[in-house]
Amino acid sequence: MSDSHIQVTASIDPCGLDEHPDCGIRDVLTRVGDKWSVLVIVELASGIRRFRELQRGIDGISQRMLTLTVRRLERDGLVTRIVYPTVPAQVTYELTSLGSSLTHLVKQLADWSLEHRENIGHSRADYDAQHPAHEIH
Amino acid sequence: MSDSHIQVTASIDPCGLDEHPDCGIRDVLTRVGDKWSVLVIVELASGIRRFRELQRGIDGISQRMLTLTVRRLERDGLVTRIVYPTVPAQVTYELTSLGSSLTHLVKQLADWSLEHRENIGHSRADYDAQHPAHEIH
DNA sequence: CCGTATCCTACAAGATACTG
DNA sequence: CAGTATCTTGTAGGATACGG
Repeated sequence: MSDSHIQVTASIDPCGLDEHPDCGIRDVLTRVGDKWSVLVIVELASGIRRFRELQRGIDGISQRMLTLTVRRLERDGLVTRIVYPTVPAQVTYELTSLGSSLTHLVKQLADWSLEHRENIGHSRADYDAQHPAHEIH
Repeated sequence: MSDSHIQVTASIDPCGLDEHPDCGIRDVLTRVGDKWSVLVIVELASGIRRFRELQRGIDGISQRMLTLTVRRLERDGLVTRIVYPTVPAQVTYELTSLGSSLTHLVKQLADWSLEHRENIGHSRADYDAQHPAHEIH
């Protein structure tokens, strides 16, 4: 019945995720999945940026959230933060090699979502049409 | 200085993400990034599952959250839900081909996080040691 | 310019009880 | 078994004001 999935199974669960749900993946996924991290990573993939440049490049992000996001990325070793003791202050952000290695995966997710967004959109419309009562987001 | 990033730049932003932040990627990322979706996808990558089987396979998920998660995945066309009119009720869940195509990306994220988890762990420890006052998660 | 400090709200998610 | 229906709570994230 499920023979076609067995190969996938063997490789999708390299760390016994079924028994150990937190082999680190949720950690990464919550980081990648939060509202701004990926956009910051994408922005930094274009090169080194200052704080204001980042904020201008990321539509809608507040100062607070940019600070928090960029600090978490720094803490995880994905981003380097350099403070120049000038007046006024000047701070630059840049992806580390670890951060850069994530951009490839992010790019694939972006490509996937781009490729299937219409598909998903139709699916949602169909579902909503057939389940008028329910409210799901 | 940033010459090494130019190639990445060209491919990381296939849809002008800088100007159009919502080309669909955030949609996908918030789905992938929520607390349970990926674990459900991983579980279903092993084959067809019933509701209870899913819940037993995913440690800590509540009935409510499993229902919500699986409904959203169904709505997005990633999962097929089949209700058998038996008594008691019997419902099965299975990945669609679209859903299966996501498992590959999820697997790569899992591999990445597995490969770099120690790295990240050390980075965090270092950061926390050097910034004793701050509390970042 | 680059943040920190507060305050506030919305929503994700848990706990629990009940139903076809 | 496979859900719904409530109620509650934690926390992510927004708005705003101030500081080095």
